[in-house]
Amino acid sequence: MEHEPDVGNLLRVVREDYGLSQRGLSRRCSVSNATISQIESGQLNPTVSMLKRVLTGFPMSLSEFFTYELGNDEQVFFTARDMITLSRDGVNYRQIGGRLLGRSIQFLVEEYAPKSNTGRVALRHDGEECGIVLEGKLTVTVDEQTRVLSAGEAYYFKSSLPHSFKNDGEDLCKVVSACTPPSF
Amino acid sequence: MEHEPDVGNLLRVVREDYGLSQRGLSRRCSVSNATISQIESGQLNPTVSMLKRVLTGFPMSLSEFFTYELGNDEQVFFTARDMITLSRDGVNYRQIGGRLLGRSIQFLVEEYAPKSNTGRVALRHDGEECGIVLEGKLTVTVDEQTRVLSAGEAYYFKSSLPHSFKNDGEDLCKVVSACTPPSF
DNA sequence: CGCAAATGTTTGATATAATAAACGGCAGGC
DNA sequence: GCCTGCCGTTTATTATATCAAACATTTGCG
Repeated sequence: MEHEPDVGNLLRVVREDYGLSQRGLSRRCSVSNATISQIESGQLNPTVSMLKRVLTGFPMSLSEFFTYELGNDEQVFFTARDMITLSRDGVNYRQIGGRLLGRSIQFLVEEYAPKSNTGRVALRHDGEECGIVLEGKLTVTVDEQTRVLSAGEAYYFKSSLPHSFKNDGEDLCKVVSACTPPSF
Repeated sequence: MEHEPDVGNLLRVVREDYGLSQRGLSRRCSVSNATISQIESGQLNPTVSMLKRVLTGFPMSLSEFFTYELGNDEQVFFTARDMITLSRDGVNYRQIGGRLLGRSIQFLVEEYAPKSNTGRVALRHDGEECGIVLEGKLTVTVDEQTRVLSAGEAYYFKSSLPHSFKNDGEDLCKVVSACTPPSF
């Protein structure tokens, strides 16, 4: 359930992934090896600035660190059959990556039936999202801006802005989109 | 240049975005208002666990916090002309979202000329990436696994695994991919 | 005005994070 | 055996994060 391990274990995982010893990392980030040891064993709650300094040894940003993942023995390739299908209000979503708890991108193939939309209440959540239209026409509304996108055109915005999608055309509209973090 | 403000200023921005006062937040997360004040004014480097506790008042995860963004007045829609084009070894990338410093997704439309590839040295970087083949065939190698993907098939893996792409076929191969965080 | 209830800030006591140095274990060489 | 060099952990001291409480403003209301 809790897919965010505590800082100590996460740091240990990252450090070992980088093939560094505690002392090796210590030298690269100018933090005492004792501190690193105690952080990893959970005897010490580092300050944010300390953790930031430790991460310079990789180097890695705080946001990268906290989105770092463990399990690497997962499915990599997906046929159309492997994709999870969701449906809502005439909009069809095929999701790549199976159950994506703990993943940082939600990658969707979306099909908007003619005259379908994502509901009248504008969506609002964390992260960012973007997409490109492959076929048909998609009407995208973000904050105060509205635009009809045709095949080959795209969008990119912060999901905290209210937004909605609809297909006003007569034909099916096909879109590929990416969204982070997963929030369905 | 530094698009990651320090913790204090970032916390202040987030808190105000949520419409909370220091004391209001204090009550919701069971942290003294003095601590919040000192963190925001930069007089205090919070421990990670303390920051985590503060964020429960929103609520928000550490990874969401550190990827939180400010400027919202950016371009949302992109025509084919707006996309930045990169080329390497017969592979053509069109990037959505303009210059994407500070963005959390790199969204690309890729075209692999017949017999082209991403180089013989396997790529390796942070984050995760995924994509779907629109036309042609793409040979994807991840860690020890190799597979030829056809139109409609997809991949999703952690970019820390060595990986490479190539088009062994006779035809153009068209792919849409997403990658996080940007690392070009 | 005077008082009450908000707000953000500063203070002094105390808990705890960070350091340098010592410790114990495990390898490879001579 | 006895080094030398690496590893991760523990200890005692120093620096600092956290708290409760006092402080200083501002807002609004009778």
